[in-house]
Amino acid sequence: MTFPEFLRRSDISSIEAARKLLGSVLIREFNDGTCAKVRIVETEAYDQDDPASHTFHGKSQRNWAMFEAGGIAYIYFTYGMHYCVNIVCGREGYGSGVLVRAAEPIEGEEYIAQRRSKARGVNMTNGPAKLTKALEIDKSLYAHDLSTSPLRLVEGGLHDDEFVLETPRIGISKAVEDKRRFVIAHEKTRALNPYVSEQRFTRTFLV
DNA sequence: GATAAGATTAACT
DNA sequence: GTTAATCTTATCC
Repeated sequence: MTFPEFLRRSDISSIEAARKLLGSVLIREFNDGTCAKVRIVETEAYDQDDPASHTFHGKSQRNWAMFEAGGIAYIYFTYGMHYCVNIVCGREGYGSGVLVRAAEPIEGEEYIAQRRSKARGVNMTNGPAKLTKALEIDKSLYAHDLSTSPLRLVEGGLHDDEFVLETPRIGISKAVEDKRRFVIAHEKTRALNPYVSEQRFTRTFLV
C-alpha cells in the first residue's frame, strides 16, 4: 500500500487530506538524473462545494484532473506565468484537492537552487509557484500518479514539538473567512515553520 | 468577440 | 506598500 492511496478513499474530505498531507514528502526525480526532496509545510483545501475552488462550476478542460480519483496531480497555470500544484483527493466524479503552498527542502537543495534564479534559502520554496519552479513542475505532470516517478508523495508526519494551525486561505476572493489553510507551527515558541508563506497574514490568527 | 480576474512573484519606492 | 509582468479561463455582451 503506497502512501497516496489514502487519498483515493471516497469518504476523505479535502480538509482531512490537507491536514494529513502536512509533513509528507514530495520526491522529484529530474530528467538529468538528480533528485530533490521537500517536506510539505503549508496546504489549502478546495472542493466542488466551495465557491473559491476551480471545481465549483463543474468539470472543464482545465480542471478535469480534480474530478479523478485521489492520488494524482492537478496543475494549473495562472497570472500568465506561474504553475501551482494540487494533490487530488476523494472519489472519481467529485472535484476536490489540496493546494501545496509551501515546503522545506530536505535533500538536493542545490538542484532546487539551480532552478530558482536569484532566490535563496526559505525564499526558494515558500510559495505555491515558487515550489513548482523549484521542482520543475509544469503541465507535463498534469494528472500524474503521485505513487510513481518522477514525482512521488511519501509519508512524513509531524515532529513531537509541532502542531497544525488552521487559518483562512491566501489570495482568494470568495469564501475568504473559511479556515481551509493549514500550516505547521512550533508548540513552544508558537512560531510558524520558516518556509510557510505569508507569515504576516497568518500571525494575526495566532491566539 | 471582448473583457476582467486570477489559489502569484519579484522588483521597486 | 505598490506595481508590472503575462496569458488562460470564465463570463458577459
